[in-house]
Amino acid sequence: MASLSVAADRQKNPERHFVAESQPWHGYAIYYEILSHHTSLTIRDREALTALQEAPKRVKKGDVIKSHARNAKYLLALQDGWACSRRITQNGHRQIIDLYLPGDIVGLRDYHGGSHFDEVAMLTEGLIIPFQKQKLDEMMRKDHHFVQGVLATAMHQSNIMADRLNNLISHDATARLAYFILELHARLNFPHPEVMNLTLPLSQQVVGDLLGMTNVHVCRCLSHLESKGLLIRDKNSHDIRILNYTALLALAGFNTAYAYSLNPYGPVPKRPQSH
Amino acid sequence: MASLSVAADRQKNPERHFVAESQPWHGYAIYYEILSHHTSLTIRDREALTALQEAPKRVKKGDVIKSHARNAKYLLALQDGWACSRRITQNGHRQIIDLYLPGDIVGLRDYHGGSHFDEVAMLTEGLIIPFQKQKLDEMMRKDHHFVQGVLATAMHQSNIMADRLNNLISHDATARLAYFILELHARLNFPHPEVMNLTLPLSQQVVGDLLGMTNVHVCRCLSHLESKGLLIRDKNSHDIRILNYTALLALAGFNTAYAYSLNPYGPVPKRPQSH
DNA sequence: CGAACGGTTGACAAGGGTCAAGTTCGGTGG
DNA sequence: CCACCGAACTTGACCCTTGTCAACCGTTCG
Repeated sequence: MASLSVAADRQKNPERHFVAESQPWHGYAIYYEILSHHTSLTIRDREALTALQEAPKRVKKGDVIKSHARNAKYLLALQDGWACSRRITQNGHRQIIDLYLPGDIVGLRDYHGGSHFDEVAMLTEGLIIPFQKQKLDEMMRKDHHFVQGVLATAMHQSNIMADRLNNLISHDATARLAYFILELHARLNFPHPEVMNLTLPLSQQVVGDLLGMTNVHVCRCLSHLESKGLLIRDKNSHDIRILNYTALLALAGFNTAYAYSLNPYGPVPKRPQSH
Repeated sequence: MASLSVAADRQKNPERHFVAESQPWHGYAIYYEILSHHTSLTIRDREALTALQEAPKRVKKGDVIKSHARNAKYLLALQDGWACSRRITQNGHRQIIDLYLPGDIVGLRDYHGGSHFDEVAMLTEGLIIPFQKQKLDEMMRKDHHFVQGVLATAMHQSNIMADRLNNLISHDATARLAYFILELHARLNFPHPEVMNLTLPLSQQVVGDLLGMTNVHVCRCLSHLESKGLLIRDKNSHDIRILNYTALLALAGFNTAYAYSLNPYGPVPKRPQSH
């Protein structure tokens, strides 16, 4: 407990990282971590990025932060909180497509038109930092360096989605759930994968939507994982502690964990162990 | 039959579009269609792109055209034939992740490192045109215009994947299959969605891998769709003719068909009808 | 205190996997 | 030309995983 990472602390105490809504934002932005995952950021790069940011907005659970009508010309950096992009099917059901965690950049997928019918909604309360797409474009035009960063970040999201697809197609419900937990663990605790706790502020209904199963079955599978001694849930706090990482990896076939912590530019994070 | 599109003709008679292997390539490249889907290509743009192309290679069914060891520094434009990217799981099974059709650009997802453990293999014979990533990088550096094109193309692939994910999560087997057929129809017959034929040169085993179901069940679902009068299979030729487009749309919940034929820069294609 | 929400559990049914046998078709060799 | 073979497709019987429906419990909040 004493060695909680910054990311884990942010995850547990988001309010500590909030700032007043109306002030200009010059603080430390978490998405730097993700960006510097893919390209080396100099001090000047960070200054340039910071100059792009508009005033951060505090948002509530359930708020729609992006749609064809809302923030269409903006990218959003998710400083705190969880969000999802979803699509309304013809029968009115909302299908969740994608999940955004603190540090993720929202809106890359419809950067140039396309997918006008997705909307992004907050799953928890949080804080978002808007960017004008146009200004980022100008910045990319001036400095090719950022093109690399943006492309790599977009491709990284794409790879995560490919992983998820792979997971959904080829495993049964329990393995899907295990995989999901491991993915979140890797993303949330980056760059400190040795931390074995994570907070999962989602209802089992939402988890089910993400994994293509019912809330009832999510419950059954969670109980199953717990009864096998792979993890422990802290009831009522949404906390999960992984007890047997390797067994969970084996069950899930999560052989791409490395992808989430691979960082050619930053300090190499310690990892529990692997193959 | 008389009004077959260029794309449909290419699909039926790939050999007609082949060129001798060792000659330099200055012909008409099909990926222009896809790129011009996302950004306007001037004559000069096309010339610049053509200059990047290296000698095309004819490849056989089953050939691995890209892996961590093969063509790692190249992007490949798929001029003819179908390919898939797949991942080897710990039990040795090959899980298919993604499908590439004529005109697609292979390798964007691992443009900057990442996903070293995917490989791309041909599902049919075909023709590929290699590009050096590095040269495309230089081109993007010189002309920001191409950055837009590449980003948009990458995001388009990402959106298709999101669609597939959505499909897999939220529908039963029959609907998944219907959706898959409609996706292929839209991509193959672009920009002529009024053509109701498509060729599907895949075994039911491969289709099953893509959709997360067994070959046996693929067979059952296909029969089911046929018995409901939604489509007809031409036995032994892998041809499918869609008989009732709207009913198929309704069954599949394929409400994003527009995304595949939306072309802000080119001529607007006629579409059958929608919602 | 009661309503609302999310989680848990059980009984039952259905969708889809598994296994196995049979069929069709294209290729190969005598 | 025919016999044989393998690959892919088809079909049926059976069973397991997961969805459905419902009741029940615990917490939170007005």
